Amino acid sequence: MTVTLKDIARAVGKSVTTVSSALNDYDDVSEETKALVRRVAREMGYTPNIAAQRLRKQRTDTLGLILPTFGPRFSDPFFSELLAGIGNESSANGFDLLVSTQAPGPDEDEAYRRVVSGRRVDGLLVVRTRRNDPRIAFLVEQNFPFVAFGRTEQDFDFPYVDEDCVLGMKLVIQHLIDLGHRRIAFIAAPSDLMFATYRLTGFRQAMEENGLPLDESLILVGDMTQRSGHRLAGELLDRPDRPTAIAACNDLMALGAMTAAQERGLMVGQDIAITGFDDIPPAQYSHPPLTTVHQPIYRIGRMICDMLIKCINGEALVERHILLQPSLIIRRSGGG
Amino acid sequence: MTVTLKDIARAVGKSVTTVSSALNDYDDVSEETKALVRRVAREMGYTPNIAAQRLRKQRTDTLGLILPTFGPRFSDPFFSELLAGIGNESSANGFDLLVSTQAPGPDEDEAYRRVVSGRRVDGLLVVRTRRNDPRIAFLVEQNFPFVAFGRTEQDFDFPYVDEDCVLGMKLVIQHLIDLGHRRIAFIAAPSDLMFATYRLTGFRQAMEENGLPLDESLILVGDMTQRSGHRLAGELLDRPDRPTAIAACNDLMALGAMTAAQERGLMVGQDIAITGFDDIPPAQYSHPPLTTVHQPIYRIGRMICDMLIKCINGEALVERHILLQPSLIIRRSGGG
DNA sequence: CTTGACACCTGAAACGTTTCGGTTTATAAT
DNA sequence: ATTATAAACCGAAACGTTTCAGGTGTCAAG
Repeated sequence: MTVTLKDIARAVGKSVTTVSSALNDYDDVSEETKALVRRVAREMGYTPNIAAQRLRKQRTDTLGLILPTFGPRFSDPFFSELLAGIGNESSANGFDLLVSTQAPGPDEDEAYRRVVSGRRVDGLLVVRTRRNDPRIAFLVEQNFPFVAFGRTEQDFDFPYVDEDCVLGMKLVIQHLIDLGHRRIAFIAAPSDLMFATYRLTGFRQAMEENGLPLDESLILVGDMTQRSGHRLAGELLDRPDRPTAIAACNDLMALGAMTAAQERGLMVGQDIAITGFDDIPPAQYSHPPLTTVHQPIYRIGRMICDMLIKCINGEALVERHILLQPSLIIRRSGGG
Repeated sequence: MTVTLKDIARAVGKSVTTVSSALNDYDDVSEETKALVRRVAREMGYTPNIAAQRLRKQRTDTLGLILPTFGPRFSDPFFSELLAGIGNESSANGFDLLVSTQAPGPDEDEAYRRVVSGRRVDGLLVVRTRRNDPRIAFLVEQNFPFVAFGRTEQDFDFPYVDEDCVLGMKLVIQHLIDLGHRRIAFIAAPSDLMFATYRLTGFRQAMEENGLPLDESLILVGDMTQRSGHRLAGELLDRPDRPTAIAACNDLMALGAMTAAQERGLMVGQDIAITGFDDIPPAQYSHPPLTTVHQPIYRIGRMICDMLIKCINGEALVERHILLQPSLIIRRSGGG
């Protein structure tokens, strides 16, 4: 029913080898034969069986991406944009993209193992790196091609793209301080996440450099969802000595925080300053629009994908470690 | 370097056949041998080469999903949640998920062709159906297993899950009418999208059933993004005879519309009612929270995935066509 | 007339599984 | 003592490619 090389070979009266060579444009096939084979292949509706190609070539032409999802209501504009970047870049290079969703934990490690040792993919993209990231340790140990979005504290050398989040957060906090804020609260993210650590560091550094006291009770840890930003900001705002500004570790939590402030009758950007980080699309359309730090998410998706494909093809990377410079996006939620 | 059945066979002193049978738990292998083989396989770190399995079994154990993305800033909470549902269900059933991102158009058709005829996947999930959907026509014609999220106007019988959007939209509009609104604007979506058509129909029916005149100038067509909701609502609100309520075809546009209203100093839910559709997570955390129609997106993801796997396995579906009942979620943006 | 070079083509092996159709051995039934 | 049955195992083919190592036949150079 499905047409194979053998069928074409029979149709054109040549060997399977010749047909294969013709289709792969090898130069020991005459031009006429190539033309004939190609025409017949098209007419018969031939498409190569990729399982066979893969088995033979020991390559899958597939990239893997394991998305860290938390619970069923997974909704992260950040990842949809990243996915678009990765998806477009990989398909532009003829690679398939295998996506799997896994919450961090043993199942996630297992997923990496399965994908790597089953040789399901030629390389992996790892996103949202952690301080002590078992995925990276595993991939380095296996010597399996991968590119990360984010760094790690482990002492491995691997290709990555990251944004300088310490600097990014310092930019926002400095902005708030310049606006006169002294009591600034920080809604952090779990400290095992590398970017969360950097952003918290940026916060601490900015406060210190400006000689401001650091009230540890103003640092709360959320889980990066809007819901959690909402809850934690509510808690902060209900205190007798509420902060005058809240800097969130990511936009989603900042958006949740804005709601909490508004529920308490506060004018965001006036009665209270709220800032985010990432510059996801909704940040621009919130009310008021969110002051944040821009990350070129789509472009990062393309970059890591492109780097990975180069690694797989054995090409040298011009830059193995890319640290993007952040830029502050001043909108109205931060006041000023 | 990588360990194959042959290596295990050599190690345990049995044939490749026996090893394979043991690992597949066939019943013509003794229990001792099975145990031995399994232990050795584990010790040697064996994982089957899936390309070989696929070639042999003529199955890929992979599901395909081609996401309709529009432009680089693709950020749709709807799809991330759907993806989580699909991803979790497929991996729970031992299926891989091949994701590709494509804007509708010739490239998209090509992507479907490639995936189907290269037998890269055992079945496809098609989302966001269109009135005249070439993807569905193609898949039906090819007799390729697929399940759709959404219906179509074409006369094909295929398995789908959908929500009754006509009814859903009638529910919201009736709610607005009950609240006393008469001039209700509608921000629609491109009419080739099936769900957009249904929702518009729901709007028209509700107006008609309540004997309200239908001002065609109050129906604007957006592209489902927050940006577009923002722009169109702005346009509506700047008219001398502005509507008292705006019903958007989806939450994202409603969220954008809320911003537009707020920029003009209007209190959403009081000076103007705004409603959405889908109940994506941010709808709950907007300020004010969004009155909308709930769709169990995550669950729908699991359902279509589950149905597809049944189709692939040749099991009969208990229900080939599932039409979910919508439920109105009354929050504050709609007033009342 | 031989030799070498060249263009074009091909058989067979290999990739790692699964599965069909056996065989062998032990045991039970006649 | 023979035959049937069952348990445990195995060889070889097959899935559809790619590629290695040739093999023709033609033609020009020696």
